[in-house]
Amino acid sequence: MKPQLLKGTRDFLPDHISKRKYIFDTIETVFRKYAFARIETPAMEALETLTGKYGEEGDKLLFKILNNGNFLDKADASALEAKDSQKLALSIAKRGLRYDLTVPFARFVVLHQNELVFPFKRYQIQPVWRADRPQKGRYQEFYQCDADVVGSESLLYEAELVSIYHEVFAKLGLGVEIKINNRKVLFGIAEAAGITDKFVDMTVGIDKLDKIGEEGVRKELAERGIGSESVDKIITLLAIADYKQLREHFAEGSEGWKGLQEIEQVFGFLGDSGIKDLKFEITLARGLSYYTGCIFEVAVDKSKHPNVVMGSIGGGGRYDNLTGSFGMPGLSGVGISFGAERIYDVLEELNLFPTEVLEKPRAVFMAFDEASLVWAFKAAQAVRAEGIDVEVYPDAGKIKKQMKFANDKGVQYAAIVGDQEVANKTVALKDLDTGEQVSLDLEALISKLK
RNA sequence: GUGGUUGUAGCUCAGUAGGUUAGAGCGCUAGUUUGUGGCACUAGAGGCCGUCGGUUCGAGCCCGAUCUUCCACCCCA
Repeated sequence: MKPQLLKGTRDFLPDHISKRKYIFDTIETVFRKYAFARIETPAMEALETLTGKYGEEGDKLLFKILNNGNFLDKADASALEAKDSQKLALSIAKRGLRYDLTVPFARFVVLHQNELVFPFKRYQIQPVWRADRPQKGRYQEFYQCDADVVGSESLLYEAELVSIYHEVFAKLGLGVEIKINNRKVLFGIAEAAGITDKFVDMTVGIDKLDKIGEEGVRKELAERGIGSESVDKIITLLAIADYKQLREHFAEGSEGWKGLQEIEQVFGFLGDSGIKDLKFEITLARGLSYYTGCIFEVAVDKSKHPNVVMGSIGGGGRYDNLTGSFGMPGLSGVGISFGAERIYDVLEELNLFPTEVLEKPRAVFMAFDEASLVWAFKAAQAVRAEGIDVEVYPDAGKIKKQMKFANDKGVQYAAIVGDQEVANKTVALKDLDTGEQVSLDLEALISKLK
């Protein structure tokens, strides 16, 4: 049997884990600062819980878990006969791996509604799975870091979430653009163009503006059956970068007008808070069909990091009725998600990880002979008792080999023990960076390594 | 899911028109140095050339399938 990694999955080596931990810790610290509480949910959910929440495309990307036992016994015979995989799946798989953290959270809220205090703020850092075709920055198993609030329609939360995005990326030293739009504004555009029936087609089309340009969008919209007059109207409205100007094109009290009100309120809360990376982006649409109000997306700021090629590294928005399908209508929520893997890839590419994130033991203890090894272990235990991380090389003997071990592991100090050290109850501490070596008793050793 | 691309030593990659024992750099092991890593020098180990099948006297090289990588579309973190 040849060892293999499944498509779109990765192993994490110790250094990789240290760097990921740095990202997770940074995000978590900010989440907690805004009073979000951590929860966890199972990797698998009832397939029923997951299907139909992410649109048709999303359903195709769900990993399904084959039922245990003699599943063929209960399989849909006609679907099997007709080779209808889609239909057959329902009868042989009742569970699936979660596709994101938001839908399981909605299920969680409904299930535990009597134990929660609303508005409920939770964060969750767990892996999700998608049967997507892998690419750079796109995996089949990846971690999401989500913060959501349910049980309030206040736009204060939109402002908080924007602040969280801002603070996390500032801490990570990564220049980003936080884009904000509102589904109601998009609906207003559809209304103004008289194509509310083609709302979804319109959003998919205009989302590509910066990628395929105005002509490309015109073509795309036409192909989706939107008349040329409507297309002209849409293009005209998209050209208005300032949301305050855009309001003149919407009737007072209309959906689009309300959407602009909401955006204005979010900017109002943030005021002079110094968040310069928030930008109204009228073409931002986002695919997930459950969003109803403000929507967010975070991308690497190309003006600060021109060579980075990476899709969005975060996204989110407001959903007015997520829990509705679980029998709890009228509960509004808003949330954001960080794409930890993509953030990792970008930080790595830009060399933005501080060197101290790599967690190394302070010293490796090594001995020339068996008797010295006993003293080396004893000394190491004394140092460990002070809360200092150290390693003891397990075999006495060739110091060259042991030094190389310490060097390869990236450890700064070698604590060497031989006859003389045992006799004097000292260790010879060598700094592998500078090459300097001193003889220290335990007390001096501890204060040096602390 | 559609189209394309990639796979040779632990890693990064050469491999000329199909022709004997498949190469390099880095890394690894040992020694030069029996109380000292990094640097240098010397020697050595390590490859069913992604997998399965086909064409051929003969395949790393040609053909097919499959898996994987990356790219575009779709969608997305």
